[in-house]
Amino acid sequence: MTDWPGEPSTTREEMMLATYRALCEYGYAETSIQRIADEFDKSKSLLYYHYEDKEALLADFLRFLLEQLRTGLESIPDDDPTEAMERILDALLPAPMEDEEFQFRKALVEIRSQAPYNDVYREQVARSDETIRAGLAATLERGIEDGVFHPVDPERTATFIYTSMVGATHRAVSLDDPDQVVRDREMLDDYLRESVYREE
Amino acid sequence: MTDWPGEPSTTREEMMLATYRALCEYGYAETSIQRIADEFDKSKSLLYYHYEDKEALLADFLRFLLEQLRTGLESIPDDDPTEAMERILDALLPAPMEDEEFQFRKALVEIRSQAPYNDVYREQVARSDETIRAGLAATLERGIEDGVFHPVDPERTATFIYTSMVGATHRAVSLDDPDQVVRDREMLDDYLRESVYREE
DNA sequence: CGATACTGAATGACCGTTCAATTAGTTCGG
DNA sequence: CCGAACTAATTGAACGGTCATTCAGTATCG
Repeated sequence: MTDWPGEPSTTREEMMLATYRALCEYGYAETSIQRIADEFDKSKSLLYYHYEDKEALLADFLRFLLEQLRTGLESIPDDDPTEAMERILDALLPAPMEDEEFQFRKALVEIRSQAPYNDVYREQVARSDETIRAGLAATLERGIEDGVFHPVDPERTATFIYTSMVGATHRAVSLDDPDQVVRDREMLDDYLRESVYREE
Repeated sequence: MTDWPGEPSTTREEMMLATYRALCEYGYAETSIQRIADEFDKSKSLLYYHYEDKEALLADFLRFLLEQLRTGLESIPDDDPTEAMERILDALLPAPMEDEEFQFRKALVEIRSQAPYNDVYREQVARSDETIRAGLAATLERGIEDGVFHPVDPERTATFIYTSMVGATHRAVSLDDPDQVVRDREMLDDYLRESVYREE
């Protein structure tokens, strides 16, 4: 879900792809405008023609990511809540995680770590968090209505699940070990089986 | 537990305190040697007399933090596992979180986000994670032996709890909202009451 | 022809790091 | 006990490099 979709067709998409590549290759902290430009057919100056500054470019990149996230979540059918839950987890906390995906997650964790210092990043992070959390809550609510989930508090449980997902990603990233998410994912599945799903 | 202990008595401690202050004030990404020196009585050059480079200074700072963490954990009495569990959580995921503590957590999250790109940071992060995780596991094991905890898998459960703590911190930090940890802490306590503690 | 897309070279700020020079502290022979 | 010799601690100024950003100018196209 966080890897790249298809060929870029507009200049904006070309810049987004260049940004994506630079982030994967160098991480956020070492991604300079120059390095984004290197992944881009056109020149460095053109980036400044389209964006006021580096922050605006990155902010648009986060906006772009959010669009993709929403599209991805909308594509999950909601008729079977248990199935939907698994689909959301597979999309957002895949275990095992492919190499490029993992590289990109590292950069995303870096960006999230800058969010408290940067209003525009923080706004996008907040929207993205809320999109995921709300998706989980809606699925939980449906499962409870359908009688396939225990009558947990959907909002609080969604928050807890999402927090665990964030923790799993952050921990795997900071240890540079993609396999860490496998174990955390298992524990999360155990929790769902014990406290959310009514039966196996 | 992550705030500052007493007055610095050695030059090393002075440098550690200066680093701590710079990190609290500017965050990791914007903490330059100059800014650490500004929080330091002595000169910028002196930092290079004591440390080979910036990375070595920060690495020693992380080492210093780990020493404090271990001291803090050792001071928790282990006769009552339920009490010990709460003490560990209060120390590492205090809710509510004071302002300075929260500022410092932001910087720590930034440093963790750099760990995948930096061997020496990663080593310290790994040690610190393992110290906490092992402390949780030992407490769980004791509680199970004493019959006050359900017979969960201590290692896996400790990992899950720690992952939730990391997620709670990371999420609160990236939203720049200390109150987020309060809700996550409640959910974690609910989880413990449901799945770990034998009774209220 | 006018506007939009695009370029390469230049600028100034800051950053990590070095170094020659100075001061403070310690050791030790007379 | 004194001061000379030596080591450790400390300093300010300077250097080279990278970075984000600007800008005057060129190409493209409706």
